[in-house]
Amino acid sequence: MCHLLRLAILQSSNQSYINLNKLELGVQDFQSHIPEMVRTPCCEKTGLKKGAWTPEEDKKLVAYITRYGHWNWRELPKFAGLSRCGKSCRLRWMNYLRPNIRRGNFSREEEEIIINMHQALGNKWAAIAEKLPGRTDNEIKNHWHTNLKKGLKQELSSSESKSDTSLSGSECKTNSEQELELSTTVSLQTLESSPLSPVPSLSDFSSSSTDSMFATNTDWLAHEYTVLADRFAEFNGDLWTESYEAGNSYIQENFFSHTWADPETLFPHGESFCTYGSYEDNYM
DNA sequence: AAAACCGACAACCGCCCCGTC
DNA sequence: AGACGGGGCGGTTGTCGGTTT
Repeated sequence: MCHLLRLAILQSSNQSYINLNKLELGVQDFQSHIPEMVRTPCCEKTGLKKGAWTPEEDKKLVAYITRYGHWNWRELPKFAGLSRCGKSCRLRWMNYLRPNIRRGNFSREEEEIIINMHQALGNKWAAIAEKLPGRTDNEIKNHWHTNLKKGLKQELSSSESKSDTSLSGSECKTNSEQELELSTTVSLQTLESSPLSPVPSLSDFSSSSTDSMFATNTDWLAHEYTVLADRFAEFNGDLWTESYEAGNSYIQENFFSHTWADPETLFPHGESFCTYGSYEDNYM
């Protein structure tokens, strides 16, 4: 019952208000517990943090989305205990925190796909990203501007001054230049279905380091769920108490009983979980 | 050793599309 | 049918670390 109610509220929150008739509940004064029943500007400019995300913020966001999903980006930071714009949370999650994110160097196949697709589509980074599982449009865009575009320019200029064919040895060429020497007739279909080269992921972290990290995160997450419970209780005690307790037990059973680096626990379908830097750097 | 420079990339901003009311 | 808001997208900027002078 409470679970269904919570889901109904979360769905209703997508429209930024609670439809009590649809919920068919006897919570007469429920609205009085919701401080913001009207739409508010997309991003309140006051009091919202900007700039680089801290490991603590990352943990809050991951803990919340792991448990509840991203039902409404604009409302999410409030419930997750983050003083961030919803858009900022979305960006952080989509580009760095969500499962299946691939980090590390681009493979030759990936760069060829980017080059070919950019020739065909232009700056449609999202469309290009669809062809590169695990790569974000932002990462592809950055890689294009910092590596591939430069390489293409040089390739162009070198082809114009074609007399100079001896580029003083291949050791002087950049990666991008070398990539461009490869055949550009790449079968996208083949590449889409082929496994991509491995990249650093959770599995790369040593078990000992992640075990100790888990120990340091336990108290923190417990605290965060206490905060969440307080926030939920502002709406309705019974409703959110059950959610909180369910969440608490869920976390303890499914989160705390394993390390953060246990891929089968966090992402049972084999996804990886990566963020900037390493866990040793950020969460130790 | 320190300042200047440069490259890489994380993050923000603003616009646009689409769904909902 | 039009207004509104959320989310997605692309361009741009800011920051940080490494390299060069």
